[in-house]
Amino acid sequence: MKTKSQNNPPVAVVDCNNFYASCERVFNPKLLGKPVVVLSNNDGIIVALSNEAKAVGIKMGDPLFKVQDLVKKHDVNVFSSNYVLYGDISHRIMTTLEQFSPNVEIYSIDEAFISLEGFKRKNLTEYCREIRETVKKWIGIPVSVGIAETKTLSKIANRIAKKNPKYDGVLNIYGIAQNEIDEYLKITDVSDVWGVGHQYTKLLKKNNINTAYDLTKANDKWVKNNMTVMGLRTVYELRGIPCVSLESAVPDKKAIICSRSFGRYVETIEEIKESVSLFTTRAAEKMRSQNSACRLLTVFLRTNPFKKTPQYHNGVLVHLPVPSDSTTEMISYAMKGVEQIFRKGYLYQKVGVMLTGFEPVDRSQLGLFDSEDRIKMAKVTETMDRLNLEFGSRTLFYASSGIKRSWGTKSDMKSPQYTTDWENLPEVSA
DNA sequence: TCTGGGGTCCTAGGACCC
DNA sequence: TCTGGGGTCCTAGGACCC
Repeated sequence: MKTKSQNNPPVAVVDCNNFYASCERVFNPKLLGKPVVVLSNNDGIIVALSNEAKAVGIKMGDPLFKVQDLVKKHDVNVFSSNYVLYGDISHRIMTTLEQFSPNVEIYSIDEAFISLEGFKRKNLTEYCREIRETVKKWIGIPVSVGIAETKTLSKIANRIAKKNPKYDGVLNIYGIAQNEIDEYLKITDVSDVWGVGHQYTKLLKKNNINTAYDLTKANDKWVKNNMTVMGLRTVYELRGIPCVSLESAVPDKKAIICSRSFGRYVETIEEIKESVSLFTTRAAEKMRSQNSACRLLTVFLRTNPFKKTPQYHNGVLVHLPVPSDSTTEMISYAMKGVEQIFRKGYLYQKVGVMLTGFEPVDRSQLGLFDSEDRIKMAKVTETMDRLNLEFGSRTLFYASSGIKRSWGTKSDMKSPQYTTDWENLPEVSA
């Protein structure tokens, strides 16, 4: 049985408020105080909203077409997602955080855990206020900070700091009395605990576990049986026992996926092949950037499960005879995969490629064990990667990926790439 | 007309081996 | 009559995260 120790170092989670919506505002101050929403790929669902948009009743995950009335009525500003912009702003924020702690874990595009080992409780709050103000001043993005003894508790503090204006964006529950922590846990619904999703919420509520506090009192054995060791870890963390450590080194990916919904339905194998070829190219680029080669490639496709038209979904796992990082070679296997699973007569909505079974690439060995051909392929690939990096990802591409790509993703309301494209530098008015 | 994309971890169960 | 048991590897599926 694990017990709580006295001196866990404080951990803070810094989380950007309504990140994508806030990014759109950075270069467009007219949007301040106005409702803003940002759409997923293909302009499908809402993935980020400003507080004003939440206030008129729009929710995360709503399909755009279902909230069109609200959008019109309240004059909501709608944007297609602009990942290049968000990624660049994210990078600036993370760099800023690294000036405040030597130990930063970039957890997602809009969130980081930072270790504040060595700080006294009293100074922690002030320090985190300074972080918050610096990010706002330098980058223009509002963030909230939660500080606690474990990551899971820091997420709870963060959430309360964000929701309740009286905390002004920073809540520090590190080192306070247990009965005070309990008060915060009692006002946190169990569904808002990090690690508790839809399914577990249903199960927990059925068993009369309604708040984060209730969950700390749950029976360990029951939790492990019903929620695996992951669930048990969450319970310990809520009790103040750290089980999830801070990981500042970025681990290599164990899987790389590239998949997309089409901008319209696709019926022909030729167009499916074009898209799979393009997605294989993208996935292979990502894989090479971490110097991996893969043994396994999965191709999958599916119709639209929301439609009443005939449904079909399938995937195939292709084993490569030799681990490969060559786009040319991977495309040829992916095409064989498509031929295996494609069926005529369906309206396809989405396809994707997943790479797994990674091994480190060691080019020096290529010549020893493999044909001359492979070395040549590697050179072509390297050249393409370099040119595409330098001149943009569409400089050189495989003809098999299609040229017109009329099946491509919809993105009709995209903001300019203010920070990464000279053509789009914002104008300064005198 | 219109419902995202990219990841992680854990577990059960089958195949295979001795 | 009676059909082991333990270990490992792999995969599919289900849960979660943002």
